[in-house]
Amino acid sequence: MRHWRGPFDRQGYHHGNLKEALIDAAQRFIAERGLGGFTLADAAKLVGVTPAALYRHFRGREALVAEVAFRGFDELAKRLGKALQSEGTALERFTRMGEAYLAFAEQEPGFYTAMFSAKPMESEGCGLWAKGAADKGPEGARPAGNAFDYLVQALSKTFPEGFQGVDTRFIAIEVWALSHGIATLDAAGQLPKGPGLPDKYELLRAGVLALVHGALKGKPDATAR
Amino acid sequence: MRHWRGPFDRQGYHHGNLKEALIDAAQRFIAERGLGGFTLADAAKLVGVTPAALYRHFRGREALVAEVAFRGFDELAKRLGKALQSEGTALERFTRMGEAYLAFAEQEPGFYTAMFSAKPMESEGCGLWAKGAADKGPEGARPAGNAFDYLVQALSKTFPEGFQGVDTRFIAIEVWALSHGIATLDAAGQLPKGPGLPDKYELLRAGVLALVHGALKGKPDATAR
DNA sequence: TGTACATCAGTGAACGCGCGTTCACTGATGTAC
DNA sequence: TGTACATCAGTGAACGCGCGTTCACTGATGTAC
Repeated sequence: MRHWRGPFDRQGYHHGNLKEALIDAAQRFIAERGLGGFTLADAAKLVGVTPAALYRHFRGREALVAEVAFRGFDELAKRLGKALQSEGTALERFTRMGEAYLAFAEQEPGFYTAMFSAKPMESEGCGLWAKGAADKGPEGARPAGNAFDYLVQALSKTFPEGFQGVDTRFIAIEVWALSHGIATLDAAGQLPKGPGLPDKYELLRAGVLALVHGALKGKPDATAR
Repeated sequence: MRHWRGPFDRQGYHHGNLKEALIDAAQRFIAERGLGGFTLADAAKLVGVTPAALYRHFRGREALVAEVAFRGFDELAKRLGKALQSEGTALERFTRMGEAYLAFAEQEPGFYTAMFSAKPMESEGCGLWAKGAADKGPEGARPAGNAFDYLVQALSKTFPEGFQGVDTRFIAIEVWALSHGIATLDAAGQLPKGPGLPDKYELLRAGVLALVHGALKGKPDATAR
């Protein structure tokens, strides 16, 4: 068997790593043209293969996109896990996680689009907060860890005094929603920009600290009349 | 000229209100099938007209979708404006705006999807934060007001003491991003749900107050070690 | 080491389909005289 | 009030295209003997 030399390389009759190459191509095209603009024909052409070859590795278009989404959740979890275990204080690591999230959404729009495409996933085990570490994706593999759990862990370690009895998952969801909102508004070109306005990283950093701070200090009733 | 009796009604050779009917139909199909799943043929069929008739009112598919997005921004601004001018205390009205936002995203997914579809708008005047009240949409009409400005106004009125010198627009963007994040995660079925976890309305209410509270009280440095 | 064979990842042609868009034409409408 | 006419919103047929998917087939590979 010839050895694989690159995602879009082709040596002979057999590709050698067609499945991975197709996932790469799909990710690339989804990033460039959106989920609706991505076609199997394009992916096959880029990889240097007949469209029909795809069916040796995937049931069809939907299955390929699902695989991209799954890989995306996996990669995101890896990056967040890495930030969680990086150097520095707990707050620094926590901040790094937020930056990693925004960077992921910006650098891997193909993944991000596939992951959060409007249609609900058919496999419940796929998503940010999939329960259990033994979840299997489309191909039976499993993510390095659960991304949502990483966030909850980071919150617990960064703010060991807790949140006034509020469930840490509550705070985690808030943080996640803010991150997702910033990432998607930015991707859609809807994030206000201009002199005097912060960039998205500052927006997330300050917002997350405000969320945590707001939960730590007193009840909402006391904030305003 | 015969009078129009309903969005999908047809009296004779002439429709009477085809443009509006097509926009309605597009909104409906985008809500049901997503932006990629929406076709001109479906819209024309629902309205009871040949696909070609559409071209008397729109340049093409893209223009129709853009019109739906524009109407969406208009409708959202109207709803937020209404909440802003409703009864009660400033905080109550502010809270009502948040509820109105989430309700809009849930009740009008066709609008919401068209508004925030990944592709950046070609017309800069269309969006949440379009500057100036005289912005014209695809057909020369204009929104009742600027949705983003409504939010800034509400923040100013609800917290007249300001935010420790922080630009109110900064807080407004944070609030918007959180709202958008909650709305889209919910729409994608990615919002964690279960016993002990809050629904999206509670999530937004608490989150927004925390954001404001966090900005009001002290600097981030003081929150955690 | 050489040969027959099973395996299976690819080919290439074809399919049916539905899409967005065009075009010359037509039927209904309102208006000028 | 009646008639001729300009206007234009619709028709209906057709277009070229590219999509996802299927199928019988074939070339390359690894293995058993």
